[in-house]
Amino acid sequence: MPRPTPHGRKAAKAPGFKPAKKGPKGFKADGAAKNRWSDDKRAAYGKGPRKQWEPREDRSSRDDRAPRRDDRTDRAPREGGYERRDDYRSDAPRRSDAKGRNFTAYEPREGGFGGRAPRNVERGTESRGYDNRGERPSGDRERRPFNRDDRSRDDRGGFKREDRGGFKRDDRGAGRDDRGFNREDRGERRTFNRDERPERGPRKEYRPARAYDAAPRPKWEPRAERKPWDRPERPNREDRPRFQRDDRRDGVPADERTWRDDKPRFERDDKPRFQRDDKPRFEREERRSFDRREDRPASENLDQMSWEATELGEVDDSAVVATEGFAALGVPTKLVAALDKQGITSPFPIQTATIPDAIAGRDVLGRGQTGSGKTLGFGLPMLTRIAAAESTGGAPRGLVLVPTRELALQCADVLAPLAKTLRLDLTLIAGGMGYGPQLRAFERGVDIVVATPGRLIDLLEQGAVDLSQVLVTVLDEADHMADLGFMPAVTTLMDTVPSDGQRLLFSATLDGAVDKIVKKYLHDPITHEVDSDRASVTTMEHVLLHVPPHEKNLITAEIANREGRSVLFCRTQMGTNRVAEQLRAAGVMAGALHGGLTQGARTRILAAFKDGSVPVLVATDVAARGIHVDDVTLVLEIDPPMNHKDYLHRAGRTARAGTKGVVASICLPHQRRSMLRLLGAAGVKAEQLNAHPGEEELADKTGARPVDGVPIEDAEYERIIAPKRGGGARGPRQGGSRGGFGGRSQGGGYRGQGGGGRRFGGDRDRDRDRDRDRGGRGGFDRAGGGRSNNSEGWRRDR
DNA sequence: AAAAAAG
Repeated sequence: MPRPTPHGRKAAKAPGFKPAKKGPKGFKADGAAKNRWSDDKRAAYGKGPRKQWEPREDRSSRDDRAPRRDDRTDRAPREGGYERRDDYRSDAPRRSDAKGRNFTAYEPREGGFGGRAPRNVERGTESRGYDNRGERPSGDRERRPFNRDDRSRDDRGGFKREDRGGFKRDDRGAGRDDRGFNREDRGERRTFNRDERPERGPRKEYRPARAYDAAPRPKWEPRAERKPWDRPERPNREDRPRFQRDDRRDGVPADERTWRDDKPRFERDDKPRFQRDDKPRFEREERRSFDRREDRPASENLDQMSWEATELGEVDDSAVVATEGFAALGVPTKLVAALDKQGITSPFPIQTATIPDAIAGRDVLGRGQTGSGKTLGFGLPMLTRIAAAESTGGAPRGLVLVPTRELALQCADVLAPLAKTLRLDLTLIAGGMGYGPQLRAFERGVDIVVATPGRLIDLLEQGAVDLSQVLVTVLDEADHMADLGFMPAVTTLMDTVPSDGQRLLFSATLDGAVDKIVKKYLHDPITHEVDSDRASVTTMEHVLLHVPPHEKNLITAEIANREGRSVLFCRTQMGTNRVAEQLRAAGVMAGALHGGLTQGARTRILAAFKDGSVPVLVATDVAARGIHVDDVTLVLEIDPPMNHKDYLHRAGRTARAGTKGVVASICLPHQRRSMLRLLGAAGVKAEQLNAHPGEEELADKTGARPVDGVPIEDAEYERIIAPKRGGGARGPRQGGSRGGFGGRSQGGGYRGQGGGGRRFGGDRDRDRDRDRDRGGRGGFDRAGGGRSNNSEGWRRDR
């Protein structure tokens, strides 16, 4: 059969078309047809007559060639009766997968694996040229015209085996195969002989991933074996100093104690250690912790902090003009004078909008951009109304609920002096602080409560609080309080306060989740939105930094090393610890703030940030909302926020009340799409920048400076963070470190068991500190077992 | 699946 001409080939495709007998041989470059020579002409040029094409001698029978590895004779023919691989291609077993797609199990390529399709082959032409198998086995099956490494299967998702850390094929020696089929049949990579192995570049030099520290990693050395006789001599049991509780409480840090009484604290007397008790174990534990809480002095053991209302002193309201500023909104002259004394004279838009309605007693939904003065927006009307109402003899009449302890502190600090001028008592109820003051406050009588939900419910269950007289309830950061994790607590409290009271909901972002609360608890609410909830703070500049992963740490450090105060946001507690440590190692004074620290540590680091001794705060979203620190000129998002609301709240830590600020977000390549979408949803027009360490552009935008790399010693940092005597935060001992910060450096990392393990003896509080430090939830968490603390909420949602 | 909120 003659070789098909181009025409003949094309023609054969069209159904029912008879190919021309003899087309031109081909076409010259100018388009002229190439004609075949007649036999005469061939003879004239010294060529013989044209030969007919003949099939090559069939050499495919086995006997004619050297045996190959995959010639298996010891195996029965496959189902279907074929023996040769070539045979089963056309009618190979078809399968359907779970989604109903059909595919052929596996088709080895004739050309081997190194081959490549010719460039000019179009998909869909009858013969693909690069293999001569003839018809495709299945017409509807898409087949890629290039050579795919069938092993990779990267279109299926998931990982390749090597990525999962499994064994590497090449480890097993070339050609070795003991699993029945050869590798190509299994869809695995072909093995190479030594000399046909593809060329590889020179071996890359290993570069350590350690970012900053130039000091060489200390070499591991085996610890000297300690024999019993090497141990320091221990005094006799009777001679050892016995620490009574009082000794422990003050002065002597756990690490400096020479000996610890090895009996557990609660069984110090002569009871046998493991006393049998007919009560089940958990009940015994319950009772013990209850005893402890009752007995415990406020500052004992826990790194707590205390709060006291600040006073403004006497204010003179004689000069207040009733038609100006706050007075015109209906705020009593006493309050106006008190505000004036603090330099607050003219109301912000959100305040102008909400105060009159709220004073009139309406339910208000208030939305104002971050840093726009929402606290006074609900605080002033609440105070006004309560001052005007008749006393209830000590039961609280105002309730402000906030999502974090810091925010509760801040809110109480703002409102307490104002309340004082109206002779109202305001108290702060929040977790992580002593029960004593809070219980006493309620005994004394309270007018206004600023609280985080958890502790307030705790006190409610103890019967210490009576919320039946509450006139005004405020939800600050309402959309956050409507979050899944908060919702149960919030509804509990909202159900407890009288249903005919006034409710005020405030946040910078209000959304769908709030609607549930609004529908259930608000009566005929009026909504005041002085701005859109999208980014509208004009003094805020947004920069999106595209950063290669290996430069992220250095860029973070350089930006943190800028002048002025910066807040850095991370996603996890551990992340903040790590970044803060890295920054200090690079010579930038930075501290971590997250909910896993003791309350004292949290308060101290925030105080250090506010007074400027620690200019860089690395925080989780605990600091994302509401926290006000003056002159924060940059917010850096080290990890992207969960959603656009979080972005706006984080960003709102800077550019507050009309000041300027930059919001920079680090964006790794894989975060681009989500980050851009998020910025779009936030309504942010961010400038994008390919950032690299040391580049001028980065410095222009963020003020980044190179780091000097001289590490800040832990001791130096701890000196700043250490509990100040007589300060607002009281620790269990003087000097040194104990709370959330000393634990790791002194405790030698994560030594020992998890917090839940040690039931008796030891210092439970210290255990918990360490647990908190490493971001885990210790064994004291109700949720227990390291489970997410809102896992119930998620489950309910499903 | 993080973080926050009670101990």
